[in-house]
Amino acid sequence: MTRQVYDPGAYPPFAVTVDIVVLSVSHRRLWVAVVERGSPPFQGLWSLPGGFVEPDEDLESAATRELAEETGLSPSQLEQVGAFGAPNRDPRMRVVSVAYWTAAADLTALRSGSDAKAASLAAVERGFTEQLAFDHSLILNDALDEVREALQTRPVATRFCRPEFTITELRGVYEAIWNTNLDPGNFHKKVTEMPGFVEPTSRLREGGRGRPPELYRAGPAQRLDPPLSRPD
Amino acid sequence: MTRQVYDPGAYPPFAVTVDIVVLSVSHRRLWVAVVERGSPPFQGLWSLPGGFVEPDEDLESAATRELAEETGLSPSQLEQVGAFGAPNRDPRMRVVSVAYWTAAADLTALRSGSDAKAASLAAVERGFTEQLAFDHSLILNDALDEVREALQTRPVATRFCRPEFTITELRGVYEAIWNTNLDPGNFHKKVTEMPGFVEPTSRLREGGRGRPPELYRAGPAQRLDPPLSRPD
DNA sequence: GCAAAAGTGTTGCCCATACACCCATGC
DNA sequence: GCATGGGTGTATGGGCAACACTTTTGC
Repeated sequence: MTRQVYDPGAYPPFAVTVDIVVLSVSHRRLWVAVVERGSPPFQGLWSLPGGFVEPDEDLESAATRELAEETGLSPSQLEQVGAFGAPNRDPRMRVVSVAYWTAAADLTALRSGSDAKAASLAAVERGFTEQLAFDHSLILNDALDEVREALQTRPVATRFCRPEFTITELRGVYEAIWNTNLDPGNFHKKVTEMPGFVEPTSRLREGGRGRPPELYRAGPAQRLDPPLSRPD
Repeated sequence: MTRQVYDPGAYPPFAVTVDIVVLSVSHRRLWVAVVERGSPPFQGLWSLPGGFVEPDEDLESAATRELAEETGLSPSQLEQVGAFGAPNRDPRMRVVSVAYWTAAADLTALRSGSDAKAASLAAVERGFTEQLAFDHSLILNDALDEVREALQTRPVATRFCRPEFTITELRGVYEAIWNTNLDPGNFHKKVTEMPGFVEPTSRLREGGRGRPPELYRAGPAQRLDPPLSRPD
């Protein structure tokens, strides 16, 4: 990157970081990837994976890189939650963090990162989210609000599923993130009749109890119209 | 703000700015506040109002301050659009900008700022938005997408109106921002029957042609349920 | 056969739209 | 009266929730 010369004192210097909210659904619950902090501040506490943006690095690339370094994950799509820049959010220096969220279908790939931080999954439940380092509880809650909204109008639920999934698995994503129960029959109709949301593969998943369910894959739709409404 | 000592070379230094998308509806059209750039880069082009965040300043406070300095406006509520940080978005240095949007009811207060930049209103129309400095076209389009969404589920339309307004004026906000025509009768019922959206003042606006309309003020609702659906 | 899970059909209600109609003013 | 804009009433149709019912497996 080529730059013109400029006076380094002409603007106040900030550090810029990225933090990533990696969400996953399994065992009918919602989980978030966290790493243990190995050094002060907040040493020993859990935090969201993240780190400094390099001088010539795109924000989203930085998020992808930090996520791979700290958790071994390479998720498909990152979506920005927003910028968090309260003057005292980091006691060491002035830091503005740009937060992203992403969905992971399969978190067996989660491992501790190259810098020896312990990576783990935490259940997203009341009480837990208040124990994160920095303002990461705030970031997580903002991300959750966005995801809950996004499930209504955009086909993001399929990102929580493996490439081929059953309608019941898809419903489980909604139920875990919305913390509700949905009518299986009505959900099945609504989702399969929504143009472009899911596509049939004409294959079945064998091995479970009961009638073997059909397998679907994500369709090309960018919007869900009409939106799936969240029950009260 | 008290800080521990730290090595200034331990993280890459960034500049952090804020940019503000001030939107307003008048004469059945949507307008955005812009300022003329008085110095390079992009000298002479229009840009969104904005500027550097001070070392101990909250991001939203910085947006409020810059807006007052450059346009004389003091809008009620700022909402974050997101962070924009492509490595080459500013040719001088690495800058991450945090963008906000806000609504203004009455832009007669718009004036050129203390630093002698010309402040003006630009009609939001196809073609115009491509001529802004930096990546401000991108920021504006993201803000517009957010506002169009927000109109459906949150009572943000009243922020575009003066403290007392008519239902027709409120409908004009929706029509200008969505670029559609809404049925006056159905809109009136939907809006007045939505709990907490608008409250009657039992006063009338005199002076126009036709039957004098009733005046309303914004109600306490935080969400519009069910959402106002945008026509195709 | 029985239980369990997947998927389909049916019914009734709610509500949004389309549009006709009435109201209150200026001229 | 007539035009203009504000506001209300009404009927029809589509969609969604509730829930009964059928299908297909394991045991």
